[in-house]
This record gives sequence, structure tokens and C-alpha cells, in this order.
Amino acid sequence: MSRNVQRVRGTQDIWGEDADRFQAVVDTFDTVRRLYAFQRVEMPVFEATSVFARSIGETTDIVSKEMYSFEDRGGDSLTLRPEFTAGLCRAYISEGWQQLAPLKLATHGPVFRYERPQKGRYRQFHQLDAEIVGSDSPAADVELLVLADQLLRELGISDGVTLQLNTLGDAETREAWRAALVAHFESHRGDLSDDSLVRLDKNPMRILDSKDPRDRPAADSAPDIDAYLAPEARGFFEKVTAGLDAAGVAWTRNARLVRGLDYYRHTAFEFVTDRLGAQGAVIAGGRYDGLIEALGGSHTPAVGWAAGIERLAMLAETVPSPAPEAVLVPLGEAAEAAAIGIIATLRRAGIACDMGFRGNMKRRMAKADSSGARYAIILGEDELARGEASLKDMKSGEQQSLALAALTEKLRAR
RNA sequence: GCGAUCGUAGCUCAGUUGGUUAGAGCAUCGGUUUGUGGUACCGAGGGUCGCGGGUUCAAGUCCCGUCGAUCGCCCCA
Repeated sequence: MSRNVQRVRGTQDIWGEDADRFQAVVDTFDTVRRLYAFQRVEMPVFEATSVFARSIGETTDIVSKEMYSFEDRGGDSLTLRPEFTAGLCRAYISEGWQQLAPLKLATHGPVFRYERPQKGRYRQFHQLDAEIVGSDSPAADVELLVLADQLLRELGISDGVTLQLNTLGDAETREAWRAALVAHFESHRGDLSDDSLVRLDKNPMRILDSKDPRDRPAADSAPDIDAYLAPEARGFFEKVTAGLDAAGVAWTRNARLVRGLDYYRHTAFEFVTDRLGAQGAVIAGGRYDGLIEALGGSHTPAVGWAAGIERLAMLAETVPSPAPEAVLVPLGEAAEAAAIGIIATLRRAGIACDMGFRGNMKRRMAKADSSGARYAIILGEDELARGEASLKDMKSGEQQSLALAALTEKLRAR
């Protein structure tokens, strides 16, 4: 298998059942986003490197060591997108979408991060993405969360997934809490793991969700944001949770759920499963009111989430791959020639069908059977001479002779 | 980037303390009187045992390196 040509590390060839499941996730997302009146948007797979460097933050691992950046032939530094949000915000500014705000947008496609591959974690992976740009209403957060919840329900995986919810407050709250956290962890410096000592300088809030047991006492005794929540921020969070309750979406408060980047405000959430090991987050997002400003636009509140298609597909049941309605079995050269016209007519009439090209009749019938087709259309020379074909019901085994002209109507009648 | 486990046909695996031409099931292809599938039987193709080096009379089996996958850490929409 691994001769000369090998897949690039962290990439995947998706086919067969996996491809069916992957497509089912995308199709379900597309159906659900229409129900919520989210517009489809297509964006470039690469952007100027500065778009991600400025929005995601120079100090993050994503920007400092996980981006696929390269210089193009014109000497510009470009980067394959490591996420959707930054590019979408750039588009919002470049395309003048502020006139249309609030905008409800949905997109999906490949994203790229140079990471150590694991199950459910690839260097080219695929995300669904939903964002509401230009709304500072908690109703936007609610709508996005209900959308995510319905997506999981339609995929049949909502049982194994829980919504964890937190608030990071407004800018002032967030700063006050952050300062309190730093003070708290400074006083416990001696108890922290090496990783968390680095976090203390770079990303102190991340100590809260550290998995290292050495960090847990200090993390667990750290102050919650609640004591620092400004009244408006508290009100915002209460409206979000009340909206979820009204919509019948189950959630749990996770006061240790945080976002490292400064432009995150208010709602932060993750839909988490324990069925995928360390890669447990299947949908994650939050409100990022400060991002578009950081990119050079005017102050624009926004909220959104992204979901890993591969992870959702791994949780989803196998979907039966769509079978053709009929398979043509031509016998002999003249029949094969005639079959080309017949199958073209059927397909133009919207009837999914296939044709076997090789083997003897027994083989072709076996092929027709394993395809799952409802009918086999047997085209023999003598039948063709009479302008007829044999239509065989693969389930009952019944077979009848039919005028070629009646074939389309007969199959479409079903 | 760090630590650990693993790597034999398309897939799932077997391969005894290193010992002759590396096996099975599934799948594929062909056949069981030549125009009829799902069952059964017969047969065939397909592997330089991830790759490279080393130890040995002898390596799929041991050692080293490398690549890849997996598990955890890290990071994360």
C-alpha cells in the first residue's frame, strides 16, 4: 500500500461509507441552516497572512507554529485558512456587508493546521461554520445555539453530546476577572505545572481548564467570573440561558470554559462528547465582539461557531449510500449500443440508474443486485427487436416485458 | 513540539523459543453446459511482511534509524 506515493501526513482520502457519512453531515447542515435562514457564503481557502496573524493573535500556537504560510510568486505572504472566522470578518469589511447587518452566514470546507495528527485531528480537516455578524443581541447567541442543537438532533447524535456554556462577560468584566485570576495563580506559582507557568504569562485563563492534576487545586479554587460580572453582562448571560430554556435546549454551566483571545466576550460554549477521546469538542464557538475592530473595521458585535465535520461524521450512524433505481443489463454488442440511448433517456427523466459494462449476464445481474437497485432492466437482442425490455423487480424476482417507450413512465410512477 | 503503543494481501487478522516456496476469512475476478442476482461448491489473481541499515549460517520474528497510524500531553473553531 505504501509504495512510492503516500498521502501527506495528516491528510485523508475519504471514500466509501466515510464519504457518505461526511456528505450526510454537510447535507444536514445545509438543510438546517436554511431552516434558520442562514445565507450560504463561499470564501477563499487562503488569505493574506496578516488576516490570521492580526485576528487570531501572534502569540497563539495557531499563528506561531501551526499555519501553512507561504510566499506566492508575487512575493506576498499567504496562509491556508486555519479557521473560518477571520476570513469571514475580512470579507465583511472588504465587501461592505455592514450595510446588510445583521447577517446570518453559513459556510463549510477544508481548513489547515500543522498539528500532530490523531484520530479526529488532521492537518487538512473540514468544518461547518455559522456566524451572525452585526448583532449585539443575546437572541443571536441563542439562535446559533439552537441551530447547533438541531443539527446534532438531525444527525441523531444529540444524546451523546452535551452543551457546556459559560460567559466571559463584557470587556471590563473580562479584564477584572483576568486580573483576579493572574493574582490568584501568582500566589500559587509553586503548585502549578510547567505548562501552566508558561500559560500564566501567555494565556492565564487557560490554566482553568488544565488537565494536569497538579493544576487542579489552584484552578478549582480560582475565583469564578460571577463575582466580577457587571450587571449588563449578567443580564446578557441570563437572556441567553433563558432563551435556551425556552427553546428546549439542554445546557450545563461550565465556569472553567474559557477563550484565550482578547476579543472574545460574553458567551463561550462547546458541544462536547466523551466518545472521541481527547478530541471531544464537536462544535465550539462564542461571541467575538472585538474581532472585526481588531482587523481594522468598525466596531461590530458578532457571534459564531465551527464544527468538525470528521468528528460529527464519526459519531453519526452509517447512512445507506443511495442506490440507483435501476441497473441496465444489456446483452450483446447491439444491445450495449442501444442501452446508451435508453439510459440517457432515463437519466434525463430524473431516474437514477447505472449500467454494467463487463462480465457475463450472471456477473451483471450480481452487480445489479449488490448495487441495491430496485430494478434490473434486461436488454436482449430479441426483445430490442420488438422494441421491448424486461423489467425485473430485484426484490420479488418478478419480471415483465415492457415497451421501451413505457419504461420511463413505469419507473417514474414509483 | 513531548511521551507511549503499533505497522503482515483492498479490509480484518494468524504466523509457535529467529529455520525451507508467508497463511485464513471477507472482498475482487473466473467457473459449476454458453440470457437471470441474493445461497452453495470449485478455482484464480493479489504481499520485496511500511521503508532503510545492522546482528546472524538464517530475520515477518532481535537491534537501531526513519516514515506513518493510534493513545495521551500541548493547542484548538
